[in-house]
Amino acid sequence: MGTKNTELSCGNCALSRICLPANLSARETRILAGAVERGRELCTGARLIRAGTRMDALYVVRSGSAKSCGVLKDGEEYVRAFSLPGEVAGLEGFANGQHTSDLVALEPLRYCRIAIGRLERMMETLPGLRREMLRLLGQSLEDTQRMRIEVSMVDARGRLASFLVDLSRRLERRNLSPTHFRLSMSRRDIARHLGLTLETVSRTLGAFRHAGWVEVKARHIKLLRPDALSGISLQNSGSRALL
Amino acid sequence: MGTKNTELSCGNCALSRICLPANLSARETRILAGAVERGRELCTGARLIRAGTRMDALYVVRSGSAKSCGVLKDGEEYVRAFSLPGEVAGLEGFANGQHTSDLVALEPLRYCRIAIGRLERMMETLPGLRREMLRLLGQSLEDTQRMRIEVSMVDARGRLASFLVDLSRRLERRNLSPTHFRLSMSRRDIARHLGLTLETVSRTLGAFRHAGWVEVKARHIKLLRPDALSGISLQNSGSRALL
DNA sequence: GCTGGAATTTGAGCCGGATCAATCGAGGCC
DNA sequence: GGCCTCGATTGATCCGGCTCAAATTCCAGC
Repeated sequence: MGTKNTELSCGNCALSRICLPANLSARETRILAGAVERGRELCTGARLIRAGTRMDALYVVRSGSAKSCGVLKDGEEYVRAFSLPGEVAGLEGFANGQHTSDLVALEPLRYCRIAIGRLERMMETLPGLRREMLRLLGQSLEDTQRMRIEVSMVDARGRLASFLVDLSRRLERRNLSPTHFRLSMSRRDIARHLGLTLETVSRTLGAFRHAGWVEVKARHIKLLRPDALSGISLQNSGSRALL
Repeated sequence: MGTKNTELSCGNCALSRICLPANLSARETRILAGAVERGRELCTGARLIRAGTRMDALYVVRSGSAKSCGVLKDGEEYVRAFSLPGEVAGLEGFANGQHTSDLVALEPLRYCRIAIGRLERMMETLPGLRREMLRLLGQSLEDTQRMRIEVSMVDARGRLASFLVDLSRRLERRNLSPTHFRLSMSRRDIARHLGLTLETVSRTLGAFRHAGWVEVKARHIKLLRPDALSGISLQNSGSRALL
């Protein structure tokens, strides 16, 4: 497992600027890196987290992407969130030490793992890590609350526009093209995530295409008028968000 | 401000079993209590937190209730959450040190205040407090994620049923009647919270009344068939939740 | 108790998105 | 390359909840 841990260490990871250690000191990052295990590559559809199991670690996507999802009692699948490289998954497990949703790879996935026990022990001595964990949880909470409002008060066009703009921003943060990217999730996953049907997602995407705002070829998408998309989404394009 | 702090201390507060110190040791509770300031009573409509301001404290509702709300860029009001006695508000401010929504009293409100600086300092030496803060944030995240799915995939009846069942459970935890209580928020607030219109909330409540599931007189409500309400909500009545 | 304004209830009609259904296209496998 | 299967698109119809509108109830202030 841990062969040549130095070359895998957080310090020289391409994601270090956007990952957990982003705001830690060099010393803190070094200590954290010692607790980070690297998982082997999972293939599409594999479950990294299983609902109902004990939460014994946090996971960070290293490459690829995943959806956190589950099944409602009526049998409908739901999709809570998508995880991109550098993003931490499984935080809601802090609630009672159990995971409540699955985390499923949408494409071949590499990840890092931080055992909860070690994380909590490190929090005792690393003030930066304490602050970062609070920030991380606070940010997830803020994002989820904002999305909750959005999903409940905005129409299909607005939701899909927001989704695309959000994806674009998250890709931009990790130095990938914010305007030309691949949707690793199916239309059905997007629909389940936004509280729509796949038909509506497809139709709305079609409407954006006809309006000349995007170019869609299967799962590849190019944002031609990101400004127009931000315009109908709830987030303010520039300045600080009103929501 | 801090006159006779002992009689107000967390240790002998009626809410201590459900509030922040619920899982702390006696020693930890004592130390935490030293950092808790008690605010004076606010009247209905007063703002305890203002969006855009620096997050310098966490707030705990001591008596009364509040809504965390704001205005969308189209002028529509949204309601992120309601806060009941014993519940901590303002956690999403950890995201970037700023509050993003207002916290407005729905009725005369008493509260406690814990300065962030002192909280962070105490987290260094109190492992129970660290664990409790993670649990609290994790729980908020989990709850919000569940509601996000609910609001996006469940119809008006299911949403309102869930809302009532949730309220009932939260009241039960603080030893208030889970079946006969007062709705401190307006129909409009409920609607904004659930992503409905006030007319739909009113009509659906009427439907529950005709079905003999509830008794509604203005803002007083009595749950006659909580089992029926849980049945159409997403949460499983017994055992562990599927969602 | 009376009165005015706000909150709530109730009604009628409409619309966005769901549902049902059929076709089209893309990627994987041989 | 060609087949085959799943995903995506497009079309037609339906319905839950929204909108607009009116009546009623609640509550605060006098």
